[in-house]
Amino acid sequence: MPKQGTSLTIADLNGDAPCCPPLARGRVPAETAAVLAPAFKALGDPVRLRLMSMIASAEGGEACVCDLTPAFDLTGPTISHHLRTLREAGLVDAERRGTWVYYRARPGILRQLAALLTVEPATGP
Amino acid sequence: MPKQGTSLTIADLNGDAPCCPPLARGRVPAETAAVLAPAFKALGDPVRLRLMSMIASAEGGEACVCDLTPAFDLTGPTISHHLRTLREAGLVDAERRGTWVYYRARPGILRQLAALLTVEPATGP
DNA sequence: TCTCTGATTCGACGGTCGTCGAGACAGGCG
DNA sequence: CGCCTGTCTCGACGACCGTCGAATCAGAGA
Repeated sequence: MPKQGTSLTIADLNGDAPCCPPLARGRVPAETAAVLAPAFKALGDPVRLRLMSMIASAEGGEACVCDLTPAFDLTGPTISHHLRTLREAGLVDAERRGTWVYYRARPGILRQLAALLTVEPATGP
Repeated sequence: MPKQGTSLTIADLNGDAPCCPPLARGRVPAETAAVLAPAFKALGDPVRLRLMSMIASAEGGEACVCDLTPAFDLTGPTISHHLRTLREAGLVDAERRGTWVYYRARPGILRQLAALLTVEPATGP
């Protein structure tokens, strides 16, 4: 179960716990905002958004850095830096297998963020 | 209809056009990422996330700056700056009525962002 | 063991961000 | 009209961010 009492961390948002009712449903508490905002911030860069998409949509659910890097006009260290940002935001996991490192999306967090942004289909009855 | 050919802007994402298939469905093109990332970036600050929530969940669908400001330990200019950021990201609209200014959420963009983050309920068959 | 390749860390640079105080603008009211 | 209240703009400051090259680490293979 998630820890209680002390400060929340992004790691507690893995499952489908009802931590985050829709943003338009009621005020997001300051503590919750402090936990969620870094995830949106990590998504707030075009390069990271594309990286996230490439990882999440890769077949097998994972992508190798060696496949990610050549898709951008950026140096290896820069891509590595962006991947670290995504990892520290709790959006992806990394695993080394031999020479290569594979990144994998964390669907739980993505679901939480999507749920937070969910809006009723229409304002009608 | 949305303009075509030239560069896309956030204003073209108002309706429910299928501009944004889920992130995990396929690679987000660089152009799309450049348009969407600023919206996530705007949500990437705890103060703005709370402001967005307060506006979206306000009764009547709108919130007055005079009700927003006292909820934070920040000066008026700072709150105004954050509201401007949300406005320039296309997330809210502002309207002046007499002395007061009211902010209102734009559900279309919120829906697009939520759709982008949507993940299948499970990896099952 | 040595070397080679893939990935990360480190240090540095210019640019942007969040915050503030001071001042300007807008509208209501005496 | 003048004043007051609410909101925004402007300039400034320290902190953080995106990018790079150089150096370092981790494995694989000769």
